[in-house]
Amino acid sequence: MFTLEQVRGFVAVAEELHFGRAAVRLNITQPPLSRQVQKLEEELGVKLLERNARGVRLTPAGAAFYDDAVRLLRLAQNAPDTARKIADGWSGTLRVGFTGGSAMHFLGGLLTRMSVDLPDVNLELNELVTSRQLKSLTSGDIDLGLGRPPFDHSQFDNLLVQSERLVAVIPVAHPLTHLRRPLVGTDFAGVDFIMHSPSQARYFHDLTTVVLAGHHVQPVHTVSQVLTIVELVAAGRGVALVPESASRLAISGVRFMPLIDDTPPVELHAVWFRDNTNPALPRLQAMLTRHVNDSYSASHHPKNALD
Amino acid sequence: MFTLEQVRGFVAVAEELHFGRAAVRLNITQPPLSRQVQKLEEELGVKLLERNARGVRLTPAGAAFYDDAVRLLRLAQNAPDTARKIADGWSGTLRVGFTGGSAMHFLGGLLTRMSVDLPDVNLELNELVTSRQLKSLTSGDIDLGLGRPPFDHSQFDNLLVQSERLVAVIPVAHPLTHLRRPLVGTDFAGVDFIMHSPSQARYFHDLTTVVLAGHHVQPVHTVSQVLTIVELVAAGRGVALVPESASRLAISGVRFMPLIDDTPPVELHAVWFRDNTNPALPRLQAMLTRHVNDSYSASHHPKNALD
DNA sequence: CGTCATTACGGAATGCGTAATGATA
DNA sequence: TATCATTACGCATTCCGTAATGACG
Repeated sequence: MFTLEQVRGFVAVAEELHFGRAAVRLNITQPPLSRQVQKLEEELGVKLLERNARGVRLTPAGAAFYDDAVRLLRLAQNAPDTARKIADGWSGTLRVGFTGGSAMHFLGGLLTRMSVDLPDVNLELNELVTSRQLKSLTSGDIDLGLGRPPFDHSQFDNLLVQSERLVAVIPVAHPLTHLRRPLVGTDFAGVDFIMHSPSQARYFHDLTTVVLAGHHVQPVHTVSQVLTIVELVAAGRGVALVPESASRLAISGVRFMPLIDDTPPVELHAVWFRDNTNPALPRLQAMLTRHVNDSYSASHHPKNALD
Repeated sequence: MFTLEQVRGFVAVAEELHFGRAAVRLNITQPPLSRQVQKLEEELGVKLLERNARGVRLTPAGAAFYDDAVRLLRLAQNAPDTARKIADGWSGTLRVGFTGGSAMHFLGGLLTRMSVDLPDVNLELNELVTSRQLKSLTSGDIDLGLGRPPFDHSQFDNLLVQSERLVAVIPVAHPLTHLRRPLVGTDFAGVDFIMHSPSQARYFHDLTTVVLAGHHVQPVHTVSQVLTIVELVAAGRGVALVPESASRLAISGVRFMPLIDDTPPVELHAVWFRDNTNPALPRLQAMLTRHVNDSYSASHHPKNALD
């Protein structure tokens, strides 16, 4: 196989049509250049140049090879740059997993910010429940997750990116809607209740359990999707606790009612595998930190880091 | 600059994900391969591979560089082939000059034959009078001409590709049309005559002069294009001598009449500069020779080598 | 301790630069 | 004879293969 040095030599000669000038351009002397081109021709089995005493001409084969040679050199010059850019994290691909419901809202702001701060980093998005996210993080199928606690801190690092209130969603005809104050656990005693799935939506399930704090309710359904829960409430099947952002769902027949202030918030975290080597990941982490700080300081919506 | 050998080494490792197997594939031992990849990484300033005791993984930068590396190797492998094909004359470009009028008919057959015998050779066509063809041949602007004798045999080689009869073209109302025999020079004595331009169509001018052989005619026009001549004849301005193929021109008001058998034929030659180095030229010459022979032996139209 | 990858080292090959030679107008 | 390109030759570098070492389960 021929050498890129030989190709560089040939291209220089083909452009200067003069071994001397070409050698100067390459910062070498003529003899090595002459030999480079000879070797190249020998390697190809093709005469690329027509030499005569006062200069050089390209053969037809030489003219054709020149085109390919230029392409070759351009590729050989650019390839390292793109590799370096990726190694530095300023380019490449990040695969992100996110939970179906309320992470959506956060993703919008994230994508907008990405297109400004990391325009050459491509994002691949996968909707996954938190448990699947964690598995995919360790297996290397995704680089970053947007999910709900808890996380195994021996393997994962995380960053709180969104925090919102938990609210009660209640059919408009329900007696609870007559209360003119934030609700407390006691208010739900004996009420028909739609529970989050303990396997598919463990975080919400546990949160709800904490709020109810032993007050006995009547579980009438166990559901994984927030949207489904709100629809069941609208159908009058019961009452439920959902994140405040669910009130943006345009579903009639329900009322969203606040809970008392000491109710734990619904948190969304960015989470990543500590051993992940994707160079773009630190860039995204830094961007997320900046982004969250910007939102907290500049906006008056401390409940949501990205509003 | 890195080496193609290094790239080959890296690609092998990237595909095998194992230095040992990659080395076997490249017919070298592991240590040189290891050093090749190290040098490449050093050259790029980028870690391409993540080594651990039981194997190798690609870094994101390595995965990106792998794509470029494969492109690079493919290009490096194909470029010599195309160059060789051109050097052998089986590919590339031939620039052909041809005289306006009757060479057209020949060109049709030539192009058809080219598409079968030399499908990868591209033809660039230029309409040029013979004198310009010869200049362009020596300057290298064209590789082959289709023109009329004479040629300077010290510089040019040529091949007769088409030979046709000279005929008289006469207005239908002209007294000469009453003759029921081939015409001779004497028949044109004192007749109004349309002459070919001695500069632009010297060959036809000289041929006509030979046929008339001193019988005095009345030159009423001097014209370079055969088509124009026939149109002038149709307009009754005089009589002229043109190649037989001109009878294919659909112009009414004229009669084409044969001349006696010993009239010199109108010849079309392929002509080329002996110093031309285009490797496709010998291929075309060989094809033309075959083609002319085929036509002479297979057809019953000995007057036109390509009918 | 077995599996890989890397470092150490000696010999062969490659490739530069300087100097000499060849070809051509 | 002047201008280029090529060949000759010596020295430094590069690069292979074999052998030894190191890292990690």
